[in-house]
Amino acid sequence: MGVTERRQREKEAVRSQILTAATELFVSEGYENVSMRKIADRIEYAPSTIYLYFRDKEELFSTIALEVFEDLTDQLCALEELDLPPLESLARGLRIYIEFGTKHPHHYRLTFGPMPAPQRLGQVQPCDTAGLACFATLVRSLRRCVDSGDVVTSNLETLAQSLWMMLHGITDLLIVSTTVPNFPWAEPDDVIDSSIDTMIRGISVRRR
Amino acid sequence: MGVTERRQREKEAVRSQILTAATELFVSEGYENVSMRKIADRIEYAPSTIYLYFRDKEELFSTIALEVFEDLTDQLCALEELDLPPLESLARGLRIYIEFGTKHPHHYRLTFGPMPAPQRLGQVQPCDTAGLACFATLVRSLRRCVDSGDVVTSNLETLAQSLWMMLHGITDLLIVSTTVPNFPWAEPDDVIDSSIDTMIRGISVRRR
DNA sequence: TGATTTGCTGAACAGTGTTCGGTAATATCC
DNA sequence: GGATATTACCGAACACTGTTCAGCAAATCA
Repeated sequence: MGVTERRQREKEAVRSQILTAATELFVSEGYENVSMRKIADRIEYAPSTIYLYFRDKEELFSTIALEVFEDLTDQLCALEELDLPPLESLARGLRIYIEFGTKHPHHYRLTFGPMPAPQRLGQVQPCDTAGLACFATLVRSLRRCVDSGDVVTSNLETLAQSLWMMLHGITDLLIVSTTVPNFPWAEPDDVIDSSIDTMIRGISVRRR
Repeated sequence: MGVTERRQREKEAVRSQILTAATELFVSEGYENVSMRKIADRIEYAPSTIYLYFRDKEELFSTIALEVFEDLTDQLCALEELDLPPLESLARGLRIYIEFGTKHPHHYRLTFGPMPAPQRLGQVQPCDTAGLACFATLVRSLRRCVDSGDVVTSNLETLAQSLWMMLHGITDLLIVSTTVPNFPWAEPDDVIDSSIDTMIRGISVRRR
């Protein structure tokens, strides 16, 4: 008597309606400018209904962000499969990261977004694990470079974090640059090329 | 009959009362968690009074941020006076930037903060000029490196922006790391050293 | 058919940034 | 000194936010 299963499906349908409506709004308007009422309006439910599916606005967003970031990790894992030369593979990974961020500006910025409210400070967010998985691919890629002798470092983990932080800065400011036209920004592609070049040169051993 | 001057002084006093109260609150609580009412309470004025001195909450904050950033520019200009070897001077400047950001986390993050509301997108913010002045010191420092032959680049402006973006990423994530303890962050000082080293190595010519 | 669970709603709460009409004290002018 | 104008400020209100909760229909089960 598959009635409970149908009910299950219906609930799932509403849930994904909420998610797609929220995604569209978040992407086009940005987190701050999207209210629960706007999301509810779009799917023709009462605002309070959303709270039957998500604890609060933040959980709703981080559910979306999570899916997007699993996408990035997938892309980086696919790159690993190609088995390119270590340094080249690393450089390609850096580029994928940056382009991913600029393609999903709101998701990206939200994940590294506003300071968490003090009361929620110690909690493990679902995004944390996704972020860790993503960071792990960078560590693996860098380790391959060390193994092949292209990179020498006293602390691989620290170096990986340095690279990631730089990567984040490039991504973040490229996003900012699209909304702040008063600054004499350089050509994005040039900046990306220049940055990746600097990073790779900065970590690779010097052969004469 | 210096009565108008006394009035002037009194107005100025109220204005700076607002600024110091707001600064304290913003620094300790963060922009989002500080309301105009809280600021007004602290100085024992009505919330609406603040609007006689500042157009809105954002202008109030950016006035504060502006002062802080002039501080940074001053520090970087003082560094120039020292006339250190170009590459060393550059490295010192990078470090000053990072440490400045981690010392004023809220001001820093707010300046590169949330996506501006669409309606305010094209306006020139007061911070923009301060940011430009700050960026200009980086360009000058880098140019000295090029002049001395320590750095070769086909586009100085682009390279400077790359460096700045990386710098921003390091600063930004160091700030984030203090509020997200669930990630296995490396030692901040190690990350800073490693990053600056990578950046300097990445841009400097290779001598054998 | 009657009882129970389910999914959803509408109203309400406490908070936000911001506006505006009014007021009381001060300074200016005759 | 007294009338007038200016000034600095306040309180109430508006429109909005995220969130909660008692209650209500409809679908399910017995």
